[in-house]
Amino acid sequence: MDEDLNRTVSAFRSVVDALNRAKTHERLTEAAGVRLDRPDVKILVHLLDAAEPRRIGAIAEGLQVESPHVTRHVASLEQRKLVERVRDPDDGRAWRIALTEEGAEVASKCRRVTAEWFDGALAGWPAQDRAELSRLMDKLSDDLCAYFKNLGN
Amino acid sequence: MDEDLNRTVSAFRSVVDALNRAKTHERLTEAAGVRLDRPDVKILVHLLDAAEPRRIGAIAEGLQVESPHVTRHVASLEQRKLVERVRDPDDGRAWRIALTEEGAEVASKCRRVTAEWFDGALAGWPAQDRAELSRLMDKLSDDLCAYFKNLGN
DNA sequence: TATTGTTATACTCTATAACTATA
DNA sequence: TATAGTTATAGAGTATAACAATA
Repeated sequence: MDEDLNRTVSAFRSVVDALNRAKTHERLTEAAGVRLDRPDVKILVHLLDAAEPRRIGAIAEGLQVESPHVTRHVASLEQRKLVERVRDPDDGRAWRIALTEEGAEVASKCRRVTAEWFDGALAGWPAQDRAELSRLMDKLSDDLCAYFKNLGN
Repeated sequence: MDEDLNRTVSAFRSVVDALNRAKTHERLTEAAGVRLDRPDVKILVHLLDAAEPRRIGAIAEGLQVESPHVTRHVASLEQRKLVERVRDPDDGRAWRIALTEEGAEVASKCRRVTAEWFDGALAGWPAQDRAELSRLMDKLSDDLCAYFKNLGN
């Protein structure tokens, strides 16, 4: 249990806190020019990242939340025509949630704003550090999720 | 706006989500053998990291939340004798929040559990990557917080 | 009266449980 | 009857606003 580890964890915590603040989300929606709550944004961006329509359960699993939560927000996004239900090609009786054209635009804007923050914060970084961060974060995310899954989450 | 950046951001999101899940917190308190809610744990660990008594406002700022929130949780932690109020040495009229001995123990346990998760997830990593992760996360946390502060948060 | 903290309140996010529909 | 999803409800977590206290 070394010092590096505590430093990693505590640095993590402060980034997480910064991203989770109400004001951060306010700033995001303002910059993106949309009026959405946090779960709405998460779902839209998740669908954009996935690059294909996904079932409710898959979205819930991806976002690591329970499905009723997704159901509710998808219903509201659907009303606002940001997503729509399409037939699941693999399972004719099921539906998938797809971004509409407008939904994809909105999702792109939100994703871009967040990326711009990181870009701004990393402005002074050497290219190699940025690439390293990306590589390590990606690995961390895989390994940490796998580790939790293994613990029986 | 390169691909590395999107990858960094999305990896980040999934780690954040994993850490914010209700079940993760449940697992944490169980492993630490304590019964505390999330804000309680955050405050205790924050005080432990700070390694000195801090004022309510400073805790709120550190955790990036509003102070009434801190007030309430500190009151409950105080009742449970996990923290106590001590005179501010710099400002005789003010108080600081200090960990009690028991509070410090509990905080250590919680911090250790989280560190162990990271340790477990990073088990297969070469030492150099672990050190790099620590360095880059630390830098990211500084730069991102500074960047937000600059934006006028 | 400026600063810091507190009380009161309300809103947002997410979970659990019970139910429904569909095959 | 097993699976995926939904409705209903409740509980955390956090913010805002109004107030109090202290210097």
